[in-house]
Amino acid sequence: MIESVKKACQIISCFSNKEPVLGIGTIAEKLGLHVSTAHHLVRTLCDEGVLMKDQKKKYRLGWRVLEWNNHVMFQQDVYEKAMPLVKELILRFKGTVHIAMFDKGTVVFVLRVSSEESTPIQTYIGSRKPAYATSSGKVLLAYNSVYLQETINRGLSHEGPNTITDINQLKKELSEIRKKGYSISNSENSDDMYGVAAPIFSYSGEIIAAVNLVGPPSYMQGSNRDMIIRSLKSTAQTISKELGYIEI
Amino acid sequence: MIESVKKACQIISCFSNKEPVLGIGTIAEKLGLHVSTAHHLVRTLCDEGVLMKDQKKKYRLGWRVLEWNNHVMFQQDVYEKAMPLVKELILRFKGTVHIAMFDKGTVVFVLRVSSEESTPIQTYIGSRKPAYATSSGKVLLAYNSVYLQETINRGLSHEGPNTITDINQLKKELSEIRKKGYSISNSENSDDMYGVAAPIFSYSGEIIAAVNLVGPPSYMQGSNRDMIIRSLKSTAQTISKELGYIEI
DNA sequence: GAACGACATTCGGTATTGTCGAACAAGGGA
DNA sequence: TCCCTTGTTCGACAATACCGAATGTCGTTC
Repeated sequence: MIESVKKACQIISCFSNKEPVLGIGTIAEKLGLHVSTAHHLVRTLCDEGVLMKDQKKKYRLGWRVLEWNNHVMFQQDVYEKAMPLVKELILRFKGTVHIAMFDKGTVVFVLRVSSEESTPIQTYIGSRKPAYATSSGKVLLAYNSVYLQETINRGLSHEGPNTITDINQLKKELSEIRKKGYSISNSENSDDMYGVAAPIFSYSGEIIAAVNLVGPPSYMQGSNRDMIIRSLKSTAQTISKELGYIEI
Repeated sequence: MIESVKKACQIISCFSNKEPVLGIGTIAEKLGLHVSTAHHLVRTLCDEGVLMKDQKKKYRLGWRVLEWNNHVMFQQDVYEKAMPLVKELILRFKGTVHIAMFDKGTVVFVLRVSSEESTPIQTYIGSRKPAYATSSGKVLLAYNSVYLQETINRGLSHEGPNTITDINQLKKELSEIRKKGYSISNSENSDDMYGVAAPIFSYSGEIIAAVNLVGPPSYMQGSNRDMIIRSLKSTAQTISKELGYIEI
């Protein structure tokens, strides 16, 4: 492990929506580095365009990050295949649609589309939630035992009113999900949000992502509940097929 | 300058749309590093989530980049203020709208919105073009002499049919742009594209970005040319005001 | 307007740490 | 099954990142 690279990554991660602009001192303090060391790293990152100087004293994230990001987007096959289908879902059911992938015990949202009329929810592209407390996370856990083990090792904590914190209960639910082919999360990570998710499989038959639709419980549990689930499963299947998955 | 950090940045930049997946050997060769060294760096970047292993042997960009990107987006005040106004422009005039900023002799497109019917053009968020060969670049040069000097130092080369390659001619045009308050680029960087750009100023009166609208010359030079220019200037002014700029 | 303070920036010696070369392991093709 | 390619690990050396202090720069206060 190369220390300076790790530190550099940590420095980049210091910048956030809340603190878009930081001084050397603040950075050094946040990471427990000597100002001098922090300065060296920041200077290098500036030189590479990852950070940039803001009005002579403060630093902010730079253009290089935008460049990199574009390459992530295009790279994920899922992204390209899924976009048109996701837009269709939004047109039909409003709400917010995510595509999520598993990473280190959490789900990462790699795609997020909201209809104008949707109730706003606290997610954005690149943000994470505990896997066991989201509909998409539970689908991912249901179809991949390595993911499940990793999640269990990290422990289950209360995230919302209905979070599952018992391992056996979780395992039971996951086997249910495998039977039904979709998962549901009702206020498990945030109050008053209802999510439905279905699995996306790669050509090799492994689960690689999940599509989910989130909205207010009143709407999601209403008369069109079954239709939502059918559409979501069908969307997930279509994406899987486009990725080369052959249904058995 | 910290060498390993620079190398790490270069490794991340190796990944592109064309080559989203790379092996250690390829990376090492591209950068002239020893495989062992490359491996150490890659391993560290994986650990940080910047890269990820793909099916046991190859590497691709990871989630961390998505996270970082989101912070760049939100951080740029310009982005948030400008979006609704840019969408209005698109509705009225079709074509493609960019917001561009200056960096190291080039313009970087930090925002890009296209109407469905627009002629496709080769730009994307995070991509660059020489400043002197684009409408947005010329506006940025016109209002900031430091940018101009930096651009001149790097030299002017032929980018398209009408690229300005003479320094004096460029300076003359820039002074014209300052008088008129907008700039025009007619097939200066790519054949058959016509762009109009207007300056965005910060609260301190410095130019910080440019809005531009690009489309086919036939449409842009037609009867609505003047209206396009007026709208674009007005959009730029509104954004500037929202950023705290006080018009004199 | 001058002096202070807070902060970024620079500099040099020391020890950590990244680098290189080679050996080992794994995977795929013949 | 063997060989060849490619990724991964190991150990020793030398480079280089780190620390501490000194210097520079800006903004604020009296």
